[in-house]
Amino acid sequence: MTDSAKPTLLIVDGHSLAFRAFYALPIDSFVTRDGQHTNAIHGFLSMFLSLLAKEKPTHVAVAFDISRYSFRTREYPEYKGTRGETPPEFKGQVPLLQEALAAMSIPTITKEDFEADDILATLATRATAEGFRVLVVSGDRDTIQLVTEDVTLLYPNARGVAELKRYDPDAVRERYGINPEQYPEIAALVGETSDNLPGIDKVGEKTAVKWITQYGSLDGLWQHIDEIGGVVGTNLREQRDRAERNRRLNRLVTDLELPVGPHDLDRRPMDVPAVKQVFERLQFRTLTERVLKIAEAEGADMGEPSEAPPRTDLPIVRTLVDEELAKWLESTTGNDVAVIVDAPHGQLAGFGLATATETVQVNWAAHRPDYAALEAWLSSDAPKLLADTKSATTVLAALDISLAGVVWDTRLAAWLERPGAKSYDLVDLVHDVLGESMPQADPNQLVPDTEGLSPATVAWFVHRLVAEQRQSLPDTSERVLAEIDLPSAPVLSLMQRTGITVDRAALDALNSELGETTAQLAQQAYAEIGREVNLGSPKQLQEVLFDELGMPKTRATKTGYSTDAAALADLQEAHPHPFLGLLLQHRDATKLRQIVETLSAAIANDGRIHTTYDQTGTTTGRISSTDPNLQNIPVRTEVGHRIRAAFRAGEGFDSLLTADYSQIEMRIMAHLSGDEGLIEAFRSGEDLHRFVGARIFGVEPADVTSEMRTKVKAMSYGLAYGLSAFGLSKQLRIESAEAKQLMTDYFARFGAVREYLRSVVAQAKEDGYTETIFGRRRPFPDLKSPNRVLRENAERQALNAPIQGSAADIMKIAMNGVAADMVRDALRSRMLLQVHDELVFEVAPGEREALEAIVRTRMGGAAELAVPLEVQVGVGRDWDEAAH
DNA sequence: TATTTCACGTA
DNA sequence: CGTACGTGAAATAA
Repeated sequence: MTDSAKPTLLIVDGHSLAFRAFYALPIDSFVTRDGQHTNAIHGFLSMFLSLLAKEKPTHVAVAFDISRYSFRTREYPEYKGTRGETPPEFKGQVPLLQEALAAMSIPTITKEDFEADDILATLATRATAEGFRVLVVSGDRDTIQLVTEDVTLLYPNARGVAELKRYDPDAVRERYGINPEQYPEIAALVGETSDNLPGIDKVGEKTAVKWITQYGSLDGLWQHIDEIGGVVGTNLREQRDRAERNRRLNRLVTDLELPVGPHDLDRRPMDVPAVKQVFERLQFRTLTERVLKIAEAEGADMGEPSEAPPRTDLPIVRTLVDEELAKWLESTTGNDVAVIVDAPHGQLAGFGLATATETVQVNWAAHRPDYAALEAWLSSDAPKLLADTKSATTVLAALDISLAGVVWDTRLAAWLERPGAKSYDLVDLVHDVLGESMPQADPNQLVPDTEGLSPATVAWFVHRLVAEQRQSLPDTSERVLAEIDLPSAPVLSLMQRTGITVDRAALDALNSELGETTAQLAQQAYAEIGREVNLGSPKQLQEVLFDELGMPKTRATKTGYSTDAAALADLQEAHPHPFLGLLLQHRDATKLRQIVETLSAAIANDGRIHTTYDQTGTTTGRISSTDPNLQNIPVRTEVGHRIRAAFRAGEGFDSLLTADYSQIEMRIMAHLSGDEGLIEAFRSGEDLHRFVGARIFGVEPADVTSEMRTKVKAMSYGLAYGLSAFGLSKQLRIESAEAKQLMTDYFARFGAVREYLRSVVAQAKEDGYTETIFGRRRPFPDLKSPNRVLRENAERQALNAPIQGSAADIMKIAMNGVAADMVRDALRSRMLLQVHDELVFEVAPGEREALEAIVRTRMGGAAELAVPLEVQVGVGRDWDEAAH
């Protein structure tokens, strides 16, 4: 009998899976109108329906524990004793889940004095004997022992119940290095924290596997117990009873008396009216559609042909080539086409294309002659919907194919709608927005047996997702998408591909210098305290500072007391000790050394560093930079300058040109607040802090001392962050009374600024979001939180968001303009880096003036504010020299 | 081995 | 008791 001809029994540990779902899904997102939590039910049923659809079991059952007490707790009262109270939000969900299952005609099985896993074990054993193929779904590792050629375990991974890892005997061997039936012996030796079963001390998985492999079994091990050497050997002999007890407890019972046998569990038609009634009560929408679809497919009596669920059948994919493809592309004229650029490991493998009604697959065979029509279409204005424009652009650029006409990007749209969300990957968006799951071919085989969807089908999801996003995205965000973020994608892609030349030799020299410095500083520091410690370990430092040197306690952290630079500086004042200074210097040198090493390692074969810009990585609208982060290269210190000096103009280029906005955030504040004083400050052309200082301290600008200027500067910068008098006093190390006075004087002269900051928060509280000058929104649910810490954090974030966000918008608009002009004038110079308010360019021979003119025009003209946007430009052979 | 915490670099 | 990020080492969980 082949496997496919065998009946398939699906048995689920209901409690453990519902519990996993409870912790995997946000509790607040699944509540009915009358306050019933449903996240565990939703997660469980979603998983369960997928299994029904995918595995098509002929027989099904769900087992539940009756209580937390069983024969195991009688033998060992501490069993599972570490588990806390069941959360009340979970408790009420189990009966409802059982109701839903009953309506679906799914038998639920319980057995007094036993756990659900024992029921699973019994049914699996009997079913195997009766010729079934068995799928066991459980979140308890002990069920690994059930795995055989006929019994497969589906085990939820860390990410919850949406993905189940499939354990057949080979998968168990691969993961644990032992056969399934040996697993409980390993577990007995190692112990199981979650069940409160301690194992043999010092014995982990490695050791246990080694022993069991060597001696074949626990019994084999006991026969050779005296041959085991070392501490573990002693432990083993002394704690043998623990392992034997664990083994007794983790052996699942396979011969329970149950009211039903495998053959009684055959799938019965669902009770559709009951299903509708229960699901309605739970207020599930997409799940209702899914369950009814399955019910219908299984031939349940559907009753009245009620409102037809939306058609979500996967479309038929056509694979097109040459003429046919060209014709099809022609036929889409005027319609949006979703485009998936399928490029596993960065290598183009094909395209998926979809309109509202058709899906087309194009396979990319390297060097195949005729993709001309496709390439022409890609670079045309024909409207396209993408899931990740920047990545697609990057992949295609490697093959000299350009991408144009992009009118929507699901990732960017989702980010604009919900900045700060965990993921904007297509799979997650389809799940969150469409409420559907998109099977994906996972290289880690987290969802084995599922062929990934074809790119064409994925494109079809993109098309439908865009339709949904167009409904929900506010007009203002749609404008930001079209006018700022979509056009930025190709610009950033080009910057990533271009990279920046970095002098490896210079970095390596710096590295060894810093290496010597750190070694010397470490030795001196050790000498001061009379022993060697790991200076990079906050924990060890705490011992030295607070226990051995008896220093006063600093700011508390989650795990002890702070040893950060500010805390150490405070300590130095209160309790001077040479160790502190040496430690600070050592910190500094190691940090810089780490940066230098990271950068050096990031230099590619072309001698350049290619960062990756993340367009959706921030909540405010800024872009971020990773692998490596080139937006936090040191600059303030001497060594910082030397690091920047290693960033050079590349071969064939004259110099680097940097252009940065001066005080852009303060200018935005002047604009948004309309503060006459601040506006005048910027229009006067006077040094900002000097001007403001003169007003506040009532002196002539020329008489503003550097001390006064420092205070004013800190105050001004702090404003946009929601700085308090307390924070100001701490930063400036002045009395809080003086800080308070400073703020009072400041607002006396620049009152409109305070008024503006207040109004931003008030407006955000009303609207639920803030908006930048260009309409970029950021939601702030916490502004209404009863929790003061949360609320006040949200208030500071809210007053900062329009300022930081508007600056980000302006910079992106400028970049898009500069890039366009550089193309228009066919400059060979290139834009390399963006560091929030600064751009770095590589200047081609003879282009310095032309480039500077473009940069000044586009940056200075990116927005019409009440004050001018001042741009500072510098040129030099390296980044340090170019910074004026 | 994977995740969290701390510290610190930038705007 | 100042916003926005990313990274690496150590600590911790598993």
